[in-house]
Amino acid sequence: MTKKSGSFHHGNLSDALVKAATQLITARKAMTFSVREVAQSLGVSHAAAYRHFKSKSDLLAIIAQTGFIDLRDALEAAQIRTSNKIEVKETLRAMGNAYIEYAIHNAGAYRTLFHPNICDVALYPQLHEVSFASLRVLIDILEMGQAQGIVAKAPNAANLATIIWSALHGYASLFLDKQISETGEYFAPPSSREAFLDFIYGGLFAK
Amino acid sequence: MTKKSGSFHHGNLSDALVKAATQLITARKAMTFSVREVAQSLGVSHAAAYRHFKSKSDLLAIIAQTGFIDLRDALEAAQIRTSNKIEVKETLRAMGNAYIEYAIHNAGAYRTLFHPNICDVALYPQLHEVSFASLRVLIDILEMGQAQGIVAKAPNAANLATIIWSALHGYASLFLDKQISETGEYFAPPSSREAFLDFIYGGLFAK
DNA sequence: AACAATAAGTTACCACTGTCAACATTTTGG
DNA sequence: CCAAAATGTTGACAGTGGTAACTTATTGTT
Repeated sequence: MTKKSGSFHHGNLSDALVKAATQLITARKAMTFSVREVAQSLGVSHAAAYRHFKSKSDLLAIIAQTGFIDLRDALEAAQIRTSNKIEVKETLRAMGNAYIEYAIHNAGAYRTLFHPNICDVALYPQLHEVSFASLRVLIDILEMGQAQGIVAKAPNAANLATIIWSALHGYASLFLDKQISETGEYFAPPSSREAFLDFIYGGLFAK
Repeated sequence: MTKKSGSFHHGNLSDALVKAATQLITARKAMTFSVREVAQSLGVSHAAAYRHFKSKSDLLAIIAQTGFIDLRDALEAAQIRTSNKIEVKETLRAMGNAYIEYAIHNAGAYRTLFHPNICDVALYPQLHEVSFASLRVLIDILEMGQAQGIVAKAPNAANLATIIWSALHGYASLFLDKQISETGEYFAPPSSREAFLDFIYGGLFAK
């Protein structure tokens, strides 16, 4: 991960910084990294990063942006994987599982998605756009389900999507923060993911 | 917030530090503070704090601990407020609202509850104990509901409680992180809290 | 009451962080 | 070919968590 030797310029430092930082937080399963160590890992001075990002928060925002895109891709992949099904039920289930899987296997990235330094919509509008794009995948499926007469029509699909998102986010977050576990290894009792999904989607189709 | 003037010793610096730090994060609605500024606000040198806490994380853990206790108190207050009701339905609803209210009105404290530096159960067992004590309030109500034949018997009350906790935590977290709002002021569509609670508890009593 | 032990402050330092300014070099466009 | 712009460099700054060595106050024992 060093620069092209002999060359003064790196070539594509901007992307390299994002990749290296993402790699770090992925390996650490936490969103802690310093700009300086990322620069050093690329064989570049610490100030070089600031030619490409106005601040560390800007770098965080880019990482989060690609994170949301990856998440959306994971959800879409789950949708395609179940596209042979006629009804929407199993697609929703697969998407719920995909969401939680993404959070668990990309703990560092998942945490940056909601980093307090980048939650200001006015400062990072594109970030919130891609966040909404992820949600859009869920909304679309729900609308499809409503058209099929399988999913309850009230509240509307958008509202339903935010509810399901909340639940999935809460489960994933508590899991990453070691407040709940499937095995009950902490103080809280064992919490089955399947039971969780049953419960959430059970409400969806009730009535 | 200065020390008793003229006296070398502060009197009760330990408590004062916790209170001052809590005050800071409450005012900022974020979990950012430095040990040094807290010490300075008490008219004391920065190193004095380290006579009472081995590390900043230890201080965070104490803050989180009292936070969990406050949360449990808020849940119990909701329970008492609805104790004239025969059935458990409205108590659960009130507790759901109390949980979200606590998170919103104590944003800084709520965030420290799940701070990554203190999520290791082995390092801070008492913290996870009080966390579980909060959950216990919910479990008890659910068990009562099951005894009344109102709440579904499967999954068991403990599992149900973690599911509801997940949902509430997700809603509160996304709300604090400005991913969802009741007015739809961001990219995500408006998300009604009442609709959210309807959905969550709807699943509880279904069948 | 005298005095050692301990508790609880102090200053001075360390390595590290984000960020910026001043300077150097490379690439690029006219 | 050269000025302009892009992209790198070093060196500084204030602020951070944390530790060590030192000083002062409190406390318990004789």
